[in-house]
Amino acid sequence: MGKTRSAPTLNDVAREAGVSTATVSRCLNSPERVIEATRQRVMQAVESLGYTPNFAARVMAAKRSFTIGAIIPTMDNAIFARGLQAFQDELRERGYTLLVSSSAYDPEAEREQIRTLVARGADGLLLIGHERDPEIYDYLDRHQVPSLVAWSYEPEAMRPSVGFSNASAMRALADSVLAAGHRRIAMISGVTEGNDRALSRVLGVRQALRSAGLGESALTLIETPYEIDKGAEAFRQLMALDPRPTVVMCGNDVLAAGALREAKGMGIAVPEQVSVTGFDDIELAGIVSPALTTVHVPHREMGRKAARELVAMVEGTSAGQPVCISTHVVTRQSLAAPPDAS
Amino acid sequence: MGKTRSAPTLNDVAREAGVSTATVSRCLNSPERVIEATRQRVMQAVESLGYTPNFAARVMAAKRSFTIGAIIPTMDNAIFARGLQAFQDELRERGYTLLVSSSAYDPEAEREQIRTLVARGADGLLLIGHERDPEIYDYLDRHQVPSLVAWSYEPEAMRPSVGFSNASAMRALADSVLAAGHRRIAMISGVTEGNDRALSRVLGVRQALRSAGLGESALTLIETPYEIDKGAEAFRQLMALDPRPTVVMCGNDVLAAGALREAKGMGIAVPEQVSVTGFDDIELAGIVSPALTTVHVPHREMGRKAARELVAMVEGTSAGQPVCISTHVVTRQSLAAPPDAS
DNA sequence: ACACTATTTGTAAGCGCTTACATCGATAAT
DNA sequence: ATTATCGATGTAAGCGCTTACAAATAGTGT
Repeated sequence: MGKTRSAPTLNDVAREAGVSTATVSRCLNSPERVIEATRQRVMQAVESLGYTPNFAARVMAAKRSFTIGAIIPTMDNAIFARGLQAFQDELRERGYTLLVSSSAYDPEAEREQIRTLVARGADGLLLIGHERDPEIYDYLDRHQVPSLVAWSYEPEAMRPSVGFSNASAMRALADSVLAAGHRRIAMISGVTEGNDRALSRVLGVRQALRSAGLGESALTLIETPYEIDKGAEAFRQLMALDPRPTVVMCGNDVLAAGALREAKGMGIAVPEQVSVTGFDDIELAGIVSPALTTVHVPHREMGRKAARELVAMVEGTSAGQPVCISTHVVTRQSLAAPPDAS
Repeated sequence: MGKTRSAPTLNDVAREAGVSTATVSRCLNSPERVIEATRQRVMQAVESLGYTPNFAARVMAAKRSFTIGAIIPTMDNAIFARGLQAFQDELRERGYTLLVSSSAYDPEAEREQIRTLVARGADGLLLIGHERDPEIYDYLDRHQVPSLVAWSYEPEAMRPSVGFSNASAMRALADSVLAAGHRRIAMISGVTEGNDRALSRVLGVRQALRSAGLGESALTLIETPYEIDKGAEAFRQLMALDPRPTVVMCGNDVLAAGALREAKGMGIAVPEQVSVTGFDDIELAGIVSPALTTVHVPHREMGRKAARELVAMVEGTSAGQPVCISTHVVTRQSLAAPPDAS
């Protein structure tokens, strides 16, 4: 309560140091353009006043914010957390700050968040997946904000991407499942509408089945939001089927965790009675029991590479080079041979 | 590539609609102060130009950003995710945007993030826990940025808080442990330095022991960062002790998950040979097996209430009323009686 | 000494928006 | 009819910073 003085400005610092505001600004932004003695005087004034530059003013004047925005579908589980953390670390190393918001898998919310982030002067945007209203891309072009798509890799898409092929990754897993001897396959997929990653994963499974000479009827598909409880519910439905599928492939580890929980609750042994697989290989996958056979996605690597690429785009040193990250199947206990070779 | 025109400004809209910039501004910020006909004309211009207000300019002129900042220790696990999601939802409902950054449990990083957020014009800040350099609070005062502490409740602290008593919560859990018959107790705590929540949890256990007439020697304590692997490692250490503790109380569910994983790896049955408890009741707690006996923290409620309180502080309708959230012990399978009443 | 270049610093024009204040009709009160 | 009142709109002064450009000073070669 004592001191009512408000935050100091560039002007205050300039006065204190006996120089012009331009010099103070230079000390802060390109120190090498100011002579040692002056710089010291200025820095001391900055220190003693506890000066922090006003960001809004800086952005306005410089038309650069050194801020990158990211819109992810959800913060509620760990799927994006790790990759995003790596993304942020890498950005910080390059002098950028990350602004995150989550769209709750709602395209309309995403659109709004994009506008917000652009209005806030984001120099570049990280988006998840390719699929969205083209108008959004127009908007980004008009505002000249470079954007990069992650968690998906489609070299021929409109936007550069840093990610992996969801279809191939899932196909590799499905191949393992088939190799284990399964022929009655169920899949609990995430909602595919507006989600190209989820859709590609379904596609991957279908491709594998087709290559193995199996017909459409070999696959039972349920679509549900990426939530533990939904995974559990879907699993229950699948177990009510006759004949029962011998394996339940889940769209991600969260759904698989739900399936496992439900299996335990129903007294169904995994993998003895039914196998379960996941996708992502988040920490959870190794903790549940049985541990999940899943697709390992190198989230950190993806985050780091995305950061590098996006910064390069923002700084004009790259037009957006698509980067493909490779995934691999991780074999753990939740996948085994089907109960009997019926 | 076709259209090279850059983002439209208020001025462009004003010209298009044939009014002054002031009127356009009013249409956007207090529509009721503009007559219907004019407003429609303006809104149509806004629409046809695809205008989005420049945030930096707005903040600068209005000295309000309708932005709340939050600095959480980590995004890497789900501990803060759920509460933060609720916080964000509630903020959005009130017209505020949330900016999140994570400090990785590093006080220096936190200080920097706070400065960043303030410089960005955050109208208010959400901080986790009370303990930090008083200079930071000075800084916030000087910049007149209200701040609220969450995940902790200390009515007599310097700052208002919305949270729960970590000590009482943990004490209640310890009482359950004692009631189950345990007398050789181990605790895997998070790092207590600079983390009042972790410290309070240890205190809670100690209080319970003292009340039960047990001496200091009844408790073995290990401190380690909140990571699954660290929890596993600490558990291994504890199991090497002779005599072995009959229960391992963990500072949070993440550590407990690590302990469970290690127990399985070591072939130690939980809870038959050793009991394990957690704290937080995140989703994970119900998924691991055996499911964790833990302290349920109503994260969503806390997030929502924190948002309401902080907005009230920002808008001057509250000076910061401490709010206490109540927690309760959730009994699941990981806690049972000790192997034998030695 | 001189003109010339390089280096350091100052001057001042915005950046796009909000808002106090002024202005202008129109309606109400006398 | 005259004046006070009020609502709608315009005018213009910043908000705190960056940066092109100008000015001043110091160093260089002849």
